[in-house]
Amino acid sequence: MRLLIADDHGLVRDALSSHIERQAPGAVVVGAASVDEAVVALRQDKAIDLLILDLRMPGMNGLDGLQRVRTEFPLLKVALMSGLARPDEIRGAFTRGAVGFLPKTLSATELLSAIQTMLAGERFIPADVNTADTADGASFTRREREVLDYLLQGRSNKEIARSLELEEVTVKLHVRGICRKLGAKNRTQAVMRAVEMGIAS
Amino acid sequence: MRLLIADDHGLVRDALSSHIERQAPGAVVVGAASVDEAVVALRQDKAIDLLILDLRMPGMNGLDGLQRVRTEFPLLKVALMSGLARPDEIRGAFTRGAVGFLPKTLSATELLSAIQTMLAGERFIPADVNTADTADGASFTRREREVLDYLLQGRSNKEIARSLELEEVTVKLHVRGICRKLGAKNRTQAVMRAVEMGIAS
DNA sequence: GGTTGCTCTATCCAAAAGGATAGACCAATA
DNA sequence: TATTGGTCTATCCTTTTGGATAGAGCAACC
Repeated sequence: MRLLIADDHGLVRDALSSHIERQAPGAVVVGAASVDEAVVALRQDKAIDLLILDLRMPGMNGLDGLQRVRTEFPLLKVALMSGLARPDEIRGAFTRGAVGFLPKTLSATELLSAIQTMLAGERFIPADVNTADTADGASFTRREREVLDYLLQGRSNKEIARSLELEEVTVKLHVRGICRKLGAKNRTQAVMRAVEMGIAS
Repeated sequence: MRLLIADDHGLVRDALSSHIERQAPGAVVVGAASVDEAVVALRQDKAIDLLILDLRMPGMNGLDGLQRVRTEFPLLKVALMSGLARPDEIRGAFTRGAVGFLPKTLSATELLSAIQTMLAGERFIPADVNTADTADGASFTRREREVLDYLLQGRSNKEIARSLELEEVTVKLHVRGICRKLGAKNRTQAVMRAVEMGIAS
C-alpha cells in the first residue's frame, strides 16, 4: 500500500504518515506540500495507490487541482481532505471522480478504515457530511435560485438586474424572498446561511 | 511527560498524539476538541506538563481562550499552534504568557524538539515567524480580523460597533480595509472570498 | 369561474453601506 | 528624533439596500 499525502502543513503530513505507517504495517506514505509537488511525485512513483489531497492548499484553487490530477492520472484513486468544506465542494469532488471525502474531524482509526474502504474500490462518504441538495429547509422559486447565484458572487441588485434583464425593483423583491426563506436579516447573512446549508451551487 | 492537545480536528489530534507517543516513549497525550474540553481536562488531570492550543477552534475567539486558560492555570505551560501564523497574534500569544508558537508548517521532528525545548523551560519561537507576514494572500490587522468575524455572521456596521464598543465610522473603516485586502467590492463579496479562502472557521 | 402562486413592475421612504478627506493618538521603529 | 502603521473619530456625500404597498399578467389547479 502506497499513499501520497498532499498537504501544505508539514506537521499534519508527518503526523498522519507516521500514524498510518504504524497502524498499517507495510504501508508507505509519501508527502507533498502542493499540487505541483504531488504531480511530480506521481510521475516518478507509478505504484501509488491513493492520493489524499488537502482542499485548501497551494495549487488547489477550488477543485482545479483535483481536475488536473484526474486528467493526468485518470486511473489513480484520489480522496479529498478538508477541515471545512462546503457541500457543493464535496459534491463537486465526487463528480470529478474522487473516491472519498475525509473531513479532518474524522478520528485516526476512522481514517484508516476509510483508506481501506477506498483501496478496496468503494467510495467513502462520512455520515455527517451533507451532500444533499436543497431537499431540506428552504425551497426557492426558479427566479430566487437564479438571484441567489448572483448574491453568492456578491453582486449588487443593479448588476443582477442587468444580468437577468430585470428591473432593479424585481431583483429586490427576490432578494427579500430569499432572505425571508433563509431567516436572514440581509443579503450577507443570506449568503452565509446558504453556504452553511450547502445551497451554494 | 503529559501533553494535552486541544484541536477541533480529531484527525490532527489523533495523528499528532500517535506520532508523539511513538517518538517519545513514556509520553502521554490527551486530546480535547475545544477550549472548554481542555479546561475540563486540566481540572481533572493536574499532572499535565504542556497544553498545545489550536488558534482557530471553538472557544478560542482570537486569544481569549489562551487568556482564560492562563487565568485559571497560571503555572501551566501553554503553546499555541496554528496553520496561518500572523505576527500580531504570535506577539499577543507571548505577551499573554505562552511558552511557544508552533506553525503547522513545522515538521514532526521539529515539533518534538520544540516540545522538549518548552518542557525544559525555554521559549520556542520558530525562525520564520517574523518574516512570514504576507505569505499567502491577505494579512489582517487585529481589528480587521475581529470585524471580519462579525461580517461572517452578517451583522450590520451598527451591530458590530455596539459589540466592539466602537463608532460606526470606525467599523466602516475596517470593513473597507477588509474588502480591499480581499479584493472584494462589498461586504457580501468579502465574506464569500473569506469562505472560499478558508479564512472562515 | 375563481383561487393560488409566481412573475414583473411602480412609487414611495428610511436605513445601511460605501467612499473621500482630514485630524488625532500611540507604539514601534529607523 | 522623525516616521510609519494601526487605531479611532469626524464630516461630508452618493449609492445601495431594505421595506411597504399596490397593481397586473399568467399558468396551474380545484
